Amino acid sequence: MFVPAQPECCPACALRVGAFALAQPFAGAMPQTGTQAGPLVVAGADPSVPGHGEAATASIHAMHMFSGAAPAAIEAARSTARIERIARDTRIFAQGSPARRAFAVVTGSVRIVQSGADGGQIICCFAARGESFGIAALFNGERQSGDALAAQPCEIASWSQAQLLALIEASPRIAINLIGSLGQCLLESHNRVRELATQRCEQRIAHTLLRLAGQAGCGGESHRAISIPLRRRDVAETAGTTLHTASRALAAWEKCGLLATREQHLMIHDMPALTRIAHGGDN
Amino acid sequence: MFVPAQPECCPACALRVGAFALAQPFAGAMPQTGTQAGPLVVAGADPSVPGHGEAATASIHAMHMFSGAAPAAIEAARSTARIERIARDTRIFAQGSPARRAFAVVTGSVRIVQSGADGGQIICCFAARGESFGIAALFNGERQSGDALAAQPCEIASWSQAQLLALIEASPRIAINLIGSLGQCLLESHNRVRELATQRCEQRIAHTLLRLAGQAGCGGESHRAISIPLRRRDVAETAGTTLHTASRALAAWEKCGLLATREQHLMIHDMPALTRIAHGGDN
DNA sequence: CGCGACCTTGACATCTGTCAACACGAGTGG
DNA sequence: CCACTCGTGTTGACAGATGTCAAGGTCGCG
Repeated sequence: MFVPAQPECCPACALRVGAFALAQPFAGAMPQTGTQAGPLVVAGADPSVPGHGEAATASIHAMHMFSGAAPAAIEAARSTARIERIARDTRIFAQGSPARRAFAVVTGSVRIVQSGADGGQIICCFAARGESFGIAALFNGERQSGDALAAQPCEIASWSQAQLLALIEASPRIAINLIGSLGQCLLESHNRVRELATQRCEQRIAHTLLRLAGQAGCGGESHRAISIPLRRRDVAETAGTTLHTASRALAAWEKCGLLATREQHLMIHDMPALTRIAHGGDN
Repeated sequence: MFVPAQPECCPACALRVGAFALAQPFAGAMPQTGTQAGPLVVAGADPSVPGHGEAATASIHAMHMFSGAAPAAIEAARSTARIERIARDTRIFAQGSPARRAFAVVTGSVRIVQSGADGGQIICCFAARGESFGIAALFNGERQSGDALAAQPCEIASWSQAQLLALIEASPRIAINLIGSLGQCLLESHNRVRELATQRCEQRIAHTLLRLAGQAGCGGESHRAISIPLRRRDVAETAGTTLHTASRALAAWEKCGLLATREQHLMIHDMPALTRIAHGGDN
């Protein structure tokens, strides 16, 4: 079995603490109770609410899609953004609907769920704070490839397609950033395809957790908490397996102290061990 | 098992004869002998060869990434493009190498292969004529996520990152188009993930063939030839299974007249039946 | 108390990856 | 011409991972 030039063993495992999970000041590092009553305004309403909260608009310039963009463009983005508060499990857009707006997470996290005709479901990805989502379908006339659901109470910023085009016109750097994000997603997706095709369930689950820890984790080298609430079912649908298999693996790991879950919040206590499992260390 | 709002049963199965497989005049629709001696110039050489062949430069404006772009930008693209002839199985770029150029297929086809640290390999995607590749890594500082290999003798156009940025600056529409392509790839990749996670091998192989027939096929509604040479191994690595399982399925289908292969070129004789299999029709 | 959402655990069937062997054609060299 | 290797494709046998079925447990809530 020949292994060609392979500079980095596993890009997914290299915690991407840089680039995307920009060191934004993240107050509530420890998991909050995931069930707290979410605020009120629900997506889908027409009225734009520009200039919503100071904190919200302030963090727009920290979003990856605007990094390095012209100040005027950022200002325009800030003034034209529609910002909405979304309750947990609310649908932000639906699979199959035409893409009309570009979205970005101000606070909270969003999961993109794709359902097949046969009822099969997977989680395409999670969008954490500062990340954009729903972009891919906006530019190629396709329909949304999945439902976007608030994984927890969220603040979501969005722009119409026309607004986004104007922003790009004003600062092409925004398009470059979007391409970068899409490229990142694509890379992750290809990694997932490869894992699904060639690795065992346990390894894939471990990889899933490592990826999430890199994307939305806080903590150190060996201990990390994932700030997105995760049910067993979510882990399964992200790793491409069944609820049962995921539950078995997580329960086993929990039993040997490798990780812990509390109120759907997952804490990894031994990253190196998890990495070993992801790489098929113990089989 | 609940099936949420599901406007279109299976986006992958809707042959995308539009958008990407633009009706470019494709002379040799029928498979040529795949083993013919490929021309000479090999990628990686420094000397730019602008204004290479008339046919090549002429087809640049027909490429998806430039559709709708400003004429001046297209002209610039044409004059700055480096065009190379690549022999079959030659590597155009390597997994893990930093992305320095943007590529597009003038003639032929390219396969992007990702190898894992454990030796597991998958085919991320094929790029057929008119399609761009190697773009994703160019804008986010990542390294190439796979090897690009000529699936058959090719002419490949490419631009340096600086050139591409200049082109985008001149006509942001190019960036939009690239985002569109990436979005398409992402959508396909997500579909593959879902299929891998929830469907049987046979269904996935059928889906793989349908996708390829849509991307690089010629023929009618029920009969289609795939213009990319495909070994069993390629089918397997695209569908996320083993050579053996893929061979078994294809041999069985060949036996019942559903399809035929000749010299690594695959012809589907009964698209509806294949679609039925893809949807799990007969189990 | 019943109900729903979520999680755990056991038993079992089966898909499919793995191992092994063989066939065929093309090239290569003696 | 023959022997050999190499790449590709086919087929059979078998074991094991994992999906499926089934049952039950915990917690919060009305």
